[in-house]
Amino acid sequence: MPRPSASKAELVPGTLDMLILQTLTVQPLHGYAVAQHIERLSESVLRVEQGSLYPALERLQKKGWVTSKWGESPTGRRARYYTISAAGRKQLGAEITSFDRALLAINRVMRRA
Amino acid sequence: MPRPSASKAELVPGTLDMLILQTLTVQPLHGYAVAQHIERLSESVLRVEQGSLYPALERLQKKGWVTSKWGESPTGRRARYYTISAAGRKQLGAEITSFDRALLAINRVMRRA
DNA sequence: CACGATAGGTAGTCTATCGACATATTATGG
DNA sequence: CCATAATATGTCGATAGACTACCTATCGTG
Repeated sequence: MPRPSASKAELVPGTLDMLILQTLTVQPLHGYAVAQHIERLSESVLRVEQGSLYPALERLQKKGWVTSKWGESPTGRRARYYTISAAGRKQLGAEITSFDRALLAINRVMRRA
Repeated sequence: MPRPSASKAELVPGTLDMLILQTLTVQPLHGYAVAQHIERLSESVLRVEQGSLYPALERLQKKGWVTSKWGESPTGRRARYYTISAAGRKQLGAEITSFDRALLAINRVMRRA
């Protein structure tokens, strides 16, 4: 049996990068912790699968929005820590602006503005 | 030079079906008019490309959420009119619920709830 | 010792969206 | 009269993001 009330967790496609970048503005974290943070804050409405998480982190790094280095997790395991860059913060701002803009537009169409 | 202020229109992936179904709740429309309606109400923030529109309408029809038949547009051209079905209205409700849920969750993560 | 949680990752697939193209008719401007 | 824009429908191929399913490895607990 799965979990009781959580009617199938899903991401809104295209928002994962924004969620990860936002999470990293607080402090550098390793991937697994980023996923946990998003799931916890969203009260399990958003679930970040490994198959989405690690490709996303690689993507962000390739674009220069985060940097990473090996470290050690609080529990003593090897872990890759990700840090948001200046370009990453700028990108995050742009993504938030564009997302808000799109949401307003959607609400206008759905007549619930 | 493109248009002045409109910083590149884009859909939030996964919302097109919802937008189309919502548009068809008002009255049956042909595809081109659906796209125009969404673009107009969104003040050109959302642009519905033909390459997205017609496959989406086919998709919705295949799932039984809309029906269609040939007719004539107000300007006298041949046009395929789409009508939302009962199952379509039910589906629309489900999509709105799930989208709202996801948005609340995103806002919790972005700390702007 | 088995298992779940922690941690990182890959492979293959699926699906939605997009840009570009193709077709046809009608309206408009020069 | 001709070019072009707008209306209207569609297809094709590429791309990107997310998912399932798998793999390794360590650590703690029952």
